[in-house]
Amino acid sequence: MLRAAVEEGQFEDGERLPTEAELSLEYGVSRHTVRQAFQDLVADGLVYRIPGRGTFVTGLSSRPGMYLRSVGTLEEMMTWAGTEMEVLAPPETLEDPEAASRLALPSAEVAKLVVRRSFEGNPFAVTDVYLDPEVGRRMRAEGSPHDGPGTVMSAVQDFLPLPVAGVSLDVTAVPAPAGISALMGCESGEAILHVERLYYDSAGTYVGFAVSRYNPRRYSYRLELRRRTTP
Amino acid sequence: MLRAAVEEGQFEDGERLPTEAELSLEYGVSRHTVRQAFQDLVADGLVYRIPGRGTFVTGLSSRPGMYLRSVGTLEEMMTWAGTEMEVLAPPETLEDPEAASRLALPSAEVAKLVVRRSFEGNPFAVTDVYLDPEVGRRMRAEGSPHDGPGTVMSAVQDFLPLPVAGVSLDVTAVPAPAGISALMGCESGEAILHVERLYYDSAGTYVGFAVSRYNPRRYSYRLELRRRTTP
DNA sequence: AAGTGGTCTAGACCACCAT
DNA sequence: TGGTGGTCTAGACCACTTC
Repeated sequence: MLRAAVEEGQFEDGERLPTEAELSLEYGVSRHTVRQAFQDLVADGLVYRIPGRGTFVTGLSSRPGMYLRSVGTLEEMMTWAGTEMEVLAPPETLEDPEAASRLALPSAEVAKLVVRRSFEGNPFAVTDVYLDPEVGRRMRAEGSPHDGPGTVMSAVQDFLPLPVAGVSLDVTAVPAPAGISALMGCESGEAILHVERLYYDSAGTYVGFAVSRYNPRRYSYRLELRRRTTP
Repeated sequence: MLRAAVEEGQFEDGERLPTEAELSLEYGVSRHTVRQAFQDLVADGLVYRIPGRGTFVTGLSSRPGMYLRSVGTLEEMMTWAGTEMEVLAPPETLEDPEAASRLALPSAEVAKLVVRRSFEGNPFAVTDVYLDPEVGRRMRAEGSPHDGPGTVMSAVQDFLPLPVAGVSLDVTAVPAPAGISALMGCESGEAILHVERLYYDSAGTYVGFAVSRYNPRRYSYRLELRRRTTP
């Protein structure tokens, strides 16, 4: 209820919210429960708190698209609203020592697939995804991934025992290779974004390695970082 | 103590940690306190918990440099270990409608400064930073920022009433402009990283706008995203 | 002096997992 | 059936801010 009140703009930017004691009394719950609710809102950047003074709404809440975009954690990366995925090559087992070592696999054998991502019909990215060969086989058997919205890693998720918990990114700029440029509507040699991602599950095991190239005229990489919690 | 035990590797990867009840008894603290400690470790990606089963170390803890790097929140961006900053132009007030509008300032007046960042003596980035003119004046009066380790925004922090709470990033690839390329050791026209950052404080007020260009042969943009908390 | 959020104790019930 | 983490109540003390 508190979240809804804040998101619906029932408080002005910078306005002080009710105190823990007030809400605890009003809703007949313990102070601890009110605190938990507030901490969730703090984590989402909707409110901030100053000891001795009170709780205030951030003004982020009133910037449309700001608190709605799940902003800059894994979630955003795995549910890519508004764009479409096209499977150029389904999962296939092959030998790739480098990709295998990135995934810390026991042998050089990996499963590889290739997808292209489009926005409103215009392709803007081509991605090679490398997986554990066993996972690749199971996905292929079930026809996963398939064209449409969504991402490869959210499809992979269904074939893993533990949830995907994080991803390391490495972003750089390169001249577009000839084979790739035609697939995403840019000139060969043009400056493009090159992003490597290494996904791991909650146990810290690597579960996916992806190499993406983005056409910078159709897409720019956007993300949002926030302070951890309390410094 | 729990964090130290995990970081020092006193538990094997995947090993089950003591339960909340055990630690509560052993250290003479309430279960609530033990829970808080565990939640901090979960937030840092050192352990994960499965209801009904227990708490386990992630394996991230044993990857050197993994849990030490503060990984992919604001903190990492504001304390840039191992690199040096050189002030090419101190804060100066000027008219720049675009930068002013990004900062949501009332007029076109902004303070601008230029810094260059180096690693082991090799410059790899040039950044223009835009601030509220008043903040710029106060910083200039105190000779801030100055050459050395650290970042502009951590220096700016000292001149703000509220802490910097987050930053929006926009990353793309561009050909290196002639004026910039010489400053960071790359060829004109070469593909470089172009990063725009918009910093805001805990009240959601924009406090800094930075435009950086990185030489991709000397630097690649690295960051780490993790799952929010529990899905 | 009164009020704020931050931290802590003590105790309870629940859903889920292992056996 | 007993143990696990997840959630909740009730009550306490603290540092700090505000008046």
